[in-house]
Parts: sequence; structure tokens; C-alpha cells
Amino acid sequence: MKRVVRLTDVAQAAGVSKGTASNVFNRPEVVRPEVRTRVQEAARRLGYGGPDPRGRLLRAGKVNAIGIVIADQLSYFFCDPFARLLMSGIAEVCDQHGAGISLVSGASGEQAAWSIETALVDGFIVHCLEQGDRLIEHTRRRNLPFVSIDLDAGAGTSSVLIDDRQGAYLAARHLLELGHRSLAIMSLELRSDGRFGWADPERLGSSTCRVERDRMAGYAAALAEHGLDIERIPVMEAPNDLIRAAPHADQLLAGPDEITGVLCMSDVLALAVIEAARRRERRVPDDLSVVGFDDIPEAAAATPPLTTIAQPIADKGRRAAALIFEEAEPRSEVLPVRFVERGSTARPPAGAART
Amino acid sequence: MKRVVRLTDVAQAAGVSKGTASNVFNRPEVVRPEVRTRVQEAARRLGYGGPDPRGRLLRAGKVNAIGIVIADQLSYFFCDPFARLLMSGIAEVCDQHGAGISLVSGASGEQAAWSIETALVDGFIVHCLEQGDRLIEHTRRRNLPFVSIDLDAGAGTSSVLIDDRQGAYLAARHLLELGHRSLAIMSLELRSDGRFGWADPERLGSSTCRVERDRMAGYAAALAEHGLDIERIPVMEAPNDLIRAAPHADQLLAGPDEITGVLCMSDVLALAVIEAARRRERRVPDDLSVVGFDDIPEAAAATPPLTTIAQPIADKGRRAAALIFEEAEPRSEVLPVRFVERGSTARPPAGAART
DNA sequence: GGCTCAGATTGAATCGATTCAATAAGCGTC
DNA sequence: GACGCTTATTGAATCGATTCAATCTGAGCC
Repeated sequence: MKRVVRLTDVAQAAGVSKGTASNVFNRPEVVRPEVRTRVQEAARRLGYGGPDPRGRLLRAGKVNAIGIVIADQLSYFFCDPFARLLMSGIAEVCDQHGAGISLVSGASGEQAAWSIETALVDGFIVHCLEQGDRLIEHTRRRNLPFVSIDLDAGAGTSSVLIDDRQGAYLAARHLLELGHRSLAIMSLELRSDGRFGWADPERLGSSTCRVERDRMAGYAAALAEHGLDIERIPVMEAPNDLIRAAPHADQLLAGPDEITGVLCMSDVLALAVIEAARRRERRVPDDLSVVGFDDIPEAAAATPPLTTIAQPIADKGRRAAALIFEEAEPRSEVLPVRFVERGSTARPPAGAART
Repeated sequence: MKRVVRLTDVAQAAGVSKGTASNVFNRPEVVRPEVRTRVQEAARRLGYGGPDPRGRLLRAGKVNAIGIVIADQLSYFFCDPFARLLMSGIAEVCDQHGAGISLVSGASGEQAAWSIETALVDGFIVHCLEQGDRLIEHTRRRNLPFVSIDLDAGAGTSSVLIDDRQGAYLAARHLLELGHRSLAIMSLELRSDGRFGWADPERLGSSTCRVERDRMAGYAAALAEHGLDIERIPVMEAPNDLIRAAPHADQLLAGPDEITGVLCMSDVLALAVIEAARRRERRVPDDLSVVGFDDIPEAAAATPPLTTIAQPIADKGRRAAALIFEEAEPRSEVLPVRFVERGSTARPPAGAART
């Protein structure tokens, strides 16, 4: 394989200096037309691919792209509805600024650190529920502007958040006001250890993830108002993915107590529960009420349409990207949540109601 | 703003040479523990963010990311169902190779060339229907491995394709065999000039886009077998987007002739037609048959579920990415298409059938 | 012809790292 | 104490471009 053509080679072939050759490509107007064509001629003859961005980059400094870090595989970006909406918000703002997007996966531990350290970007947006602190730490080391989404990055860094506690509170209050007393919680991963299934109270308390902790606290507050103790409520932890959540949803509904309402920490989990209910021939909402969280587009289109807590997902992305480009002082933005009542919740079946 | 800390600064502060400092970060095992900690100490004190990838890159050569070029805005990646599937296939293979993904938009002319020229990637995958040649040309100049999807890039470059002609042929034959004779075509953009609406035969012939041309040829072949001339068939050109296609779908159905079947060049267009039919109170498939193309997940979930031509979209992405990483001789791969009959097609209404 | 001045071209310095041949240091042996 | 051997460290070369002060060129004018 013959060596690749460099700017120097072109300059030499055209009989001009490197500086002039560089100008031909970057400020063609300053070089005499005949010289310009001579250089272009030489470039074509040698098959020169234009100034190598690697060299240029070093001098110019700016990459003109921002990196999005997630804790999952890259394919997650395009499969998960939440991630897609978030990304389209980010992409919108990047389009406006003519910046590119680099996707960085923090999936495998070792790899993650390296991916973040070597990502060629001008700034980072970090989004992840699990593993957040680890990735944030790596990202912070890069000394680049960065914004975290749904992650409390501590002082000195920007973040875009919602009031998860309030959202969860509204969801739980809704079911309680309908008269439900036999509730269960379908939870996202509480600790980043890949263990799913029934979660005991000890595990609830020790959750390392802010989002899950706050939502749990919101549920707890609403329950307490109705004299219920969250530690007495069955909590099932499941991966946020329709397929992998299915067995856990089944297990939840197969539990000993007859549950009349399920509080789900995401719409995807809620849809999994509805699916599981269908398999067990329990009708939603007549036999079982389900509340989601997020309000992804699939929520409104589901049968029955999902009662859920709406959060402005695309806005989250837009705001995060905007914060990167603003280069303003680090600050946190909290976006509003909203309760959306649709068809997946109703009063509990007459027989099951108890005070 | 104080200047950023460089490796040199750290080396100096720790009283070692630049070479040793570099080793501390890249091959820590070769430097004596006490020196190592001394350097790490200095790095921490100065707030050094680790070796700057820009410098490293120049020396090392490899970026460890591939670029995906599209003709649309970046947000298209996350909105269009086809693009999403394609990307998840690409992402899967990238995950396996531990490579990142950079999204490159070729949306605005000027910008496009620059984005491609300056993208920091080891290779390109180009996907676009319109504007293909222009983008391919820019990409080829980079002298990097590249693969085009759905685009005939000519000899010397790899591409992943499907047999568009055959797919379209199968779609048209299906409607014709059901007895439809009053057909219309809902077409993707035939020329990259942003003009939509009724397309005259002259425009059909001069299409600059391979995919559209081949599909049109497939339709024409099936029509010819039943003695019909494609030039006599109304063709409506529309943007491939549920919302922007709506007015064109309306216009198509409002046409003078009573149409009983619509051949759509994509599922998105087909869904737009079904929507338009619903608005005009024409029942699908009883009053109107609709055939799509692509078989996106939404096709099976639609009401009625869409009869369409299935193509292996995620596989296209997987194969394209694989070709990049293989670094094999350029070659073209043609993936299979398959006719999928669902609920959006039926015999034409009795009154409308004519021979 | 000599002088001025604007515009074109040059060439050295720079960006921030990695690499590797050469050197230095440390250690055991005879 | 000299010799070889291993291991650690150094320093210069390199990657591929951009930038800018200095130099060169040539036209216009007196």
C-alpha cells in the first residue's frame, strides 16, 4: 500500500510552498489564479483527498461536533423511544449550529473510559440512569463543556432535569384517589448491578440512581398520605425494554396478592405490564390499572391508551444542547411534568376495593 | 481564560521528559511506580485532562469511528422509521467492533461538502435517495473506505442494495392480479429539486435517483404485462414524511378519476394515503387498496395492516457496516425483497372493475 | 531609472501528542 | 572494579496541517 498523499507532496509537485498550497484549499482568493489551477492540477494528478482533518484539527482546535454519552450499547439510541425523542431534540439544535453528533457508548466498563477519553468532540451531553456517576466522572476529566440529563452532576456542571418526585407523586395519587389500595411498583434498575426481580426495602433505600430514588420517594409520599407504607408494597425491578421486561411483568402479576394497580417508572415498563395482563387475561383498566411515566408517543397509541406522567423529552434534548452551545455559567434547568389521564386507569373492581 | 494544560506542562511539573509522561498515560507498566505517581500527582495538581485526543490522533491515525452521511437534517436519523432501523443495524456492528458513530448531515449544500471534508472518521456509510451523486462525489474524495446504501456508486466502491425493480414489480402485479385497473402511484422525490406534486411523464423519464427509477420501472413492467401504460397513470410526488405528505395524498385522492389502488414507494407514503382515505371516508381496503414499500414496523401495526414489500432494513445497515470493517475489495451486495400480504389490499369494488 | 506600494509567496513556528533509538542507571557476577 | 544485562528515561523526529511575519515581484508614477 503506497503512502497517502500529503499537502507537502502536492506543494512539491506543483512547485509551490506548503503555505501556498494550504491557501489554495482554504482561501483560494488570495492565490493567483494560474498558481491555483496549477496546484489543483497537481492535487488531482496525485489523487490528493484534500487537507486531512486530523492535521487541520490540531491547529484549529475545534471539532465541530458534540458527543452524546450513554450507558448502553449504541443501538439503544435507535431502539428506545425515549432516547429517540431526546436525540431528535438534540439533533435539532445541532442542526441549527451546523454541528455534528458523535455517539459514544459507555456500555462496557473498560471500553467506556477509553471511548470518552478519546472522543473527538467539543463538548458532551451525558444521559444515563444507571452508571451515571462513573460516566460523569470520566467526562468531567476531559475538561470540556458538558451537560448531564436526568443526572445530578453536582455543583459546577450544567444539568437538565425534571421533578421526578412530583411526577411520581401525581401518578400514585391518581391511583389512590380512584380507590386503589392494592398497589405494586414496576421499577427501573435501582442499582447499577444488573440484578432484577423483587426488590426488598433495603434495596429501595440504597438506590444509587437519583431518578429512581426520587420517583420512589414521590410514590412513597402519596402512599403515606393515604396511610400506606411503601415498604409493604411489592416492588419489581426490570430492564427498560419491552422484551426483557416481559418475564418480570409476568412475575409481578403472578404474585400472591391480587394487585389492582401498578405504578410504572416508565411507559415501556407500563406497556410490558399491559402485555403481561393481556396474557393473563386481566383486562386493563377494568381489572387492573396501569400508570406509566414519560409519555412516549407509543403511550397514546397503545390499547388502551396509557395514563401517564408526561415529560418534555425532546425539550430536554434541546435544552441540553443549547446549554452546550451557550457556553454559559453552569446551571440546572428543571422542566415541568404533567399528569395525563387516558384509558389505562379506572376505579378498582368492586370486589377488590378495601380500605 | 488561562491556557489549557498540556502534556509538556505536566512533564515539566513532574520533572520528567515528555516521553515518560506520555508513557504514564499509555503504558503505565513501563514506568517506575514512584515516577508514575509523581507524574499523576502533577497531572492532578495542574488539572490535566489526560492526553488530548487531537494530538494523539495525528500520530496514531485512527479515529475509531465511522461516519454516516445522509442528505437530510440530523434529526431525520431519529424520526424516520427507515433510518432508525438502518441505524440500529449499523450500530450493532459498530458495537461489536468498539467503534463510535458520527452523524454527518448533507442537508445544506455548502455545509455538506465541508461536513464531509472535515468529518473525523475512519470510513463512511452514505445513505440517501436524493442528492446521492453529489454526496458520493464528496465522500469519494476523502479516500477513505466507504459504502453506499441504496445508491449505485459505480465501480470501485462497495454498495448494499436491494432489487428495487423486482420489489415494485411484485407490488404492482399484486394489485393487477386482484383486478385493479384504475391505479395511481405515490412516488418519492424523483429529482433532487424539492418540487412535489403531479409528475408528468417527462419527469418520470428523467429521474436522477436510481431507487425511484428502478421502482418506477418495476411498476411499468407489471403494468405492461396487463396492457397498461405507465405514462397514462397519475403519479404524485411527495416528501417521505407523514405530515408533509398529507396534502399530496389528499390531492391524489381528490383527482378526477376514481382510483381503486395506490402503489406507494414507501410505507410512510402508504400510511399517509391511508390517512387521507380515512379523511375522505373511503374505506381501505374495501374502496381503496394501498401497497407500501419497506415494511417498517409501523406497517404491520397500522389499521388496516399494510400490504407491502419487505426489505431487510436492519440487515442493510449491518452489511454496510461490516463491509467498512472488513476492508475487503469493493463489492456490491444485493439483499432480497419479499412480498407481504396484509390487510390494506383487496379486490376493487364491484362497480369500479373494468377491463 | 528609481521609488513606492500592494499583492503574492515563502518558510519557519506551532498545534499536542507518540514513538523509538540512544543513553543512563541499577544490579548481580566473576 | 570491570563487565554484561535488564530496565527506565530521555530527546529528537514525526504525524499533517495552518498561520503569519518577512520577503519577493511587478505595476504605476514621477
